Amino acid sequence: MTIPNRFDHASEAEVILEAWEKSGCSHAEVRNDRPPFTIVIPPPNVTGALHLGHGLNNTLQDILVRSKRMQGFETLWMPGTDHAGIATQAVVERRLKEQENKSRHDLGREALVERIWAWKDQYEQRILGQLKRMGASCDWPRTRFTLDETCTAAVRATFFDLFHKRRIYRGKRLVNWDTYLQTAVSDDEVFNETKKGHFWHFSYPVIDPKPGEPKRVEIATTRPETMLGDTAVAVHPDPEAALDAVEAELREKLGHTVAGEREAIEAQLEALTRRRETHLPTLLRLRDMARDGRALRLPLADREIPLIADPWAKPELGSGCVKITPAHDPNDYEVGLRAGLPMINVLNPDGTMNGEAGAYEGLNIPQARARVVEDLDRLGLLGDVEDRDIELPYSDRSKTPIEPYLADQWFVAMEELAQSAMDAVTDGRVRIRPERYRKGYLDWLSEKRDWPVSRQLWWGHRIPIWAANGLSEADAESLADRLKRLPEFDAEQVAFRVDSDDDGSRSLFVCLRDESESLESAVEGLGLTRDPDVLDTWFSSALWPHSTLGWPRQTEELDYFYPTSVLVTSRDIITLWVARMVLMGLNNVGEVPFRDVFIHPKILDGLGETMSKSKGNGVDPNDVIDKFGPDALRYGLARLATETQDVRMPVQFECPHCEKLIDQTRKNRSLPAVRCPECGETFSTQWAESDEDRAHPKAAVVSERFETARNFVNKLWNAARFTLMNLDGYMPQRVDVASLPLEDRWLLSRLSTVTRRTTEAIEGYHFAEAARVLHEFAWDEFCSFYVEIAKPRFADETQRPITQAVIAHGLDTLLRLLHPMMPFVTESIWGYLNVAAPRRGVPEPADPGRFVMRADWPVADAAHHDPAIERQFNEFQQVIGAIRKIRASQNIAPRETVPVSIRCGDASRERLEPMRTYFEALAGAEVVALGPDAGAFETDAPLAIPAIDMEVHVDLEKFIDVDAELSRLEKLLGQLVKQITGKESKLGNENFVSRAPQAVVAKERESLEELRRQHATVESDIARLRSKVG
RNA sequence: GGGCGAUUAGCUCAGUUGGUUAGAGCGCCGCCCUUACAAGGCGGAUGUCGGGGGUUCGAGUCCCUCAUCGCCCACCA
Repeated sequence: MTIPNRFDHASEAEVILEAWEKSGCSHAEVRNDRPPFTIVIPPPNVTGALHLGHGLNNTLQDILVRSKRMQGFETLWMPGTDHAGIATQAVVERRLKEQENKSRHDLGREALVERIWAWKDQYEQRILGQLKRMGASCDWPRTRFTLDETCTAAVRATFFDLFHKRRIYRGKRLVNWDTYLQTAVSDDEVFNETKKGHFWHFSYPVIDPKPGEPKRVEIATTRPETMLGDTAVAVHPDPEAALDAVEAELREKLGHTVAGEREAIEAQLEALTRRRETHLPTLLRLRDMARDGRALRLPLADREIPLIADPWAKPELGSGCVKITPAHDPNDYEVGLRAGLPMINVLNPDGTMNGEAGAYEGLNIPQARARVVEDLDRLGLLGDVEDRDIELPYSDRSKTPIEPYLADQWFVAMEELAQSAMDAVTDGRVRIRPERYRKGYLDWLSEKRDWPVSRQLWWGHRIPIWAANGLSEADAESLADRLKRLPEFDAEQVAFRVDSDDDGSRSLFVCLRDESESLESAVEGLGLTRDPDVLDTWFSSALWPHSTLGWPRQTEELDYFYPTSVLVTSRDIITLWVARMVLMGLNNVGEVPFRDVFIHPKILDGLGETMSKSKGNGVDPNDVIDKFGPDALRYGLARLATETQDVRMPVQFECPHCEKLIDQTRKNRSLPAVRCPECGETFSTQWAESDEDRAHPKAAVVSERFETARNFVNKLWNAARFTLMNLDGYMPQRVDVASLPLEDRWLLSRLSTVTRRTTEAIEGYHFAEAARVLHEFAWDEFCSFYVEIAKPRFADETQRPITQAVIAHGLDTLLRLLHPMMPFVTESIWGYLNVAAPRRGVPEPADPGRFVMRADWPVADAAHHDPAIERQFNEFQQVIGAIRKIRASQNIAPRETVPVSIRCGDASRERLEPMRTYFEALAGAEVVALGPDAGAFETDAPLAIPAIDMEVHVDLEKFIDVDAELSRLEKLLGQLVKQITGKESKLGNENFVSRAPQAVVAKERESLEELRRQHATVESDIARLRSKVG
């Protein structure tokens, strides 16, 4: 059998993927002869391509899925993608603008949605292609999309149900308005940025001031144009008490603060005292005026607005008075609700001023701001203008400023839903791991804030509500009657209700459960119009575990695969997604969506920053696969998945000219073109825009962290190659384990231990641990010892057959254990092994099956596990180590065989005697004396191994370097003295001896004895060497 | 402001319930292209376990405190 000496992943992976697919290896069916194991994929957004975070997320899922499948579970990994409402629409709109200079309004709703579908088709293919290339063993024919028919039916049914239960209601709410995209964006799609701005002080005249009363009230704002929508000015109802409270808090803080901050606090206290003199009298006055129902004149708008008392006004800040703009500020909105103030919206959806702004109508915000300031100045009402750093909200999607904006929205009432999701975690029906993430989940849910679900977008699930607004009570009732009398009316399909609005008018809302053209047109025939908004993307995501299984239909898949087994995700969407899936699953199916939630780390770049395309530090799994292969990508990621969050992964450019890896820095990662410091050639990056830059070949962004993993893949490949090259004449045979030599029983015992530890690690989501255990076993034990031992045995005709049986079994088990992490290379080797050893196994050979992917997971065979055997083999390993050490210290040429003499007890002699032949292969040594009488050579390099009470002597006649030997021994002696002193003082401590557990004390004593013995040996060795050199 | 986490070798990270001399990979040094593997083999050097205090016979591990970094939530006229 000829096998290349490197695994060619580029050509092999494709072949393997095709074979798996043809054989339906990852397909799951409803079957009642075995339990299911189910994972639903966190559906990636169709916005773009997958990055390394997805790579990690999906690798971990696939490890679970593949190992469970091998364990005999009917394993379903449900794939799919998310329509990602605003993100996707924003991307398509941006392209529309850039490439055709058109807005979505130029195109219209239908045409835009059509464009987004085209985009989705393209990117979905790319994303699914990336997943397949990584080896993700999803059940591909079941692939869902959150906007497809199945998911849509689930969304409609859920909305209908919640509407029916009155858990969906309509209300006004300040939303984060993106004036560029003309939509509301959710809080988590808003980021803050600090900008230089101004803090303007204005005065509003008091209407008919009485003697002694202030003629003007000063307020301050960072957004002057909003004053046109002011409907009150507030002062604190008890400014004195409020100041007292602030002072008390400062004094409390002063009590336990460090010197550095002391001064600042004292200064604040002083300012507070001054303020009592300068501001308090005025504030008290104003408070009284507010109680009297006095009013101010709002300049420019020329409106009368009340002075009100509200605790939102902070007497310790500014003038102590605050303007109230309920339609454009979240806090003012609350004040407005409390005081029953009108809410005046002065903005159009596109960010220009509307008719309410009077003369300012049509201006955009910066223009309006400038004009307002100018006009107030002319009226003499402008006070100080301070420079100030202002934190402004920006839209994550359009990167333009957010304007708070009052709009009608649909809400989901969370009281009961949130409670149900909290209960599911507190009583353990859902387990969150690591456990510390429970707190965030529970805290967030416990606020039970109602969930605003409308989005002013075109891409998404359109809200299935038809409405008629502004009706009188009688009209609303008669309209409802007409609805009920429609021939198409069906109480199972139609829910409706009449709500009253702020202005006292009535609205009729009709919710339709399923898509039905006839019903829709009948409803529209009554004069109702459909709500233009779509639902928050998380609404459909929340249904994912059951919608993908066919709910609301009672499918057999739902019955069999739900609840799913585990959800694997990252921590930033525990609240947005995980919590909502739990409560929706409970509401719709009556059962939690998953038993376990596993939260995995985030991957950061070498500078500790999150990876993202906008920083240029994002790594495409495809680039890693190109360079290192899919198995290296997966194994490399799996070994990072520790309990510690946030893994740093230094990122490099791969120079397309010389293939060298160039570290990314904050500087070079944002350049359009970079000169390679290795070869001097220039390459381009994702930022290249000019033709000149683009002319250079583009560098892939990868991480050298995958080299280790790639090397491991290669190591495994070569261990397999060695095995396969020595399987000529292999005959399956029954193996009598008890009669096997030590080295074979050692291997079997280790296989048993490693199988158990790997299985436990994967089941406990300790992926890095599993990766480490397998790496150590494969490399340091299977390759470094068993393969070396097998060499002389293969050469011996009598030992050859049994060695073949054991090594084939060893490789077989290793392939099965590694398969979930490294599916391709293991599957490839499995194919070769099936040819060379079609039936294999210890003790009884069996048919392994065509694919390792569908092979049985190894069982930790307790009969093979034998700690005594492992200890005995370890004795041999220590002797080998001792000889190697001596050789290295004497610089003995690798191919020189040295004579060794090993002084040991009879029991050890018996064990080592049959192993004599391996000393040559492992340490280049010939054992010339072994046993209690084995002595030193004339020119001797000794090494004592006290732990097993042995002495190893190497005959150095030809090679001895006495100085080197002496310095080695003297160094050793120094270390021993240090340790002995430490132990002696520890054991001399009465407290230790009397209070520590006896076992610990005894162990210390024993170890001290050993050290002393070793010390004596080394001393005599040194003396003997010294006498030699005279 | 509240919460969570991190800080261990030059770099990236392990370190189970406190218990011999704190580990791995990469990098570094020395010797080797030995027929599975130079993407390799053998050997080696490198640590006041962030600072300080405490509990304990014993602390990388438990407690307090400070510092630095990161994330989440809230707030910011």
